[in-house]
Amino acid sequence: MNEFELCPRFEKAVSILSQRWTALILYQLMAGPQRFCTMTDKLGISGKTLSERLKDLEQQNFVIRNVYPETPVRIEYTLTKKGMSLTPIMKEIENWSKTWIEQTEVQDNI
Amino acid sequence: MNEFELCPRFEKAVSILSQRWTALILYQLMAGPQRFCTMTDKLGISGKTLSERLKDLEQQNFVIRNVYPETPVRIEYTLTKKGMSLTPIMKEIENWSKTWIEQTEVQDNI
DNA sequence: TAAAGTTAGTTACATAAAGTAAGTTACTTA
DNA sequence: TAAGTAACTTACTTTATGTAACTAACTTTA
Repeated sequence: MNEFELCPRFEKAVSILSQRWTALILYQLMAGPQRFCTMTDKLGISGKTLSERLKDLEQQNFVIRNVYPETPVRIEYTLTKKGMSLTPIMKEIENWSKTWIEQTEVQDNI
Repeated sequence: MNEFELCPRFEKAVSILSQRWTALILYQLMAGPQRFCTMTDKLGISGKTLSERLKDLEQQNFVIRNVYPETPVRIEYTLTKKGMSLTPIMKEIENWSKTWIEQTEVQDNI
């Protein structure tokens, strides 16, 4: 059935980026290290799903988890070099959205 | 809860591209017009989901559906200008995958 | 010292999205 | 008349995600 004429590396890249929330999480982290609760607040993602995604991203070496044993404990997620390397893709999406997403398409999200 | 510090246009663009299969469908169509059954074969997507995605993409003006009343009927999906405008994003992903996706990460998909 | 607060999660249950496989429509050729 | 073809659709199952309550570990407040 599957003839796989698609480049498998491209397919893999898309499968990473098109998993729900992953691109937004990575984009958020491009602004600098973030804590768990900051991300749930900013993205509107559930704690359960964020927890899963961050584990996946850590395992795939996009993100590093740093523990600061303060009180209360502070845990920060930071992009690795691999994570940072996605910046041009994000910029391209950002750029595209400026031309092609209408103001009106976005109203119901506000 | 949601402070929405993210640019809503960027968020919208990501929500389009990160819906499962959408990026792969658009990428396939960049190679030229395609028929329904060609796409199910090449992508390994179910007919049901492809049908849904194509309707969405048509409605959002990424894709046009052309009916050729031959026998049996031929229906071709083609990218619009808006659909084509995503090419630089796809190229950027393609490019990224060449550097950052290892051969080994991809083996189990073949 | 007991109660309440904080961060970073996890768990159990509910809803939504996607996959599977069979069925439908409309037309044709053997 | 039977079988074939393309493009779907439908009913049912599996997987993914959301919600809200709960836990651990430590601290501050009453």
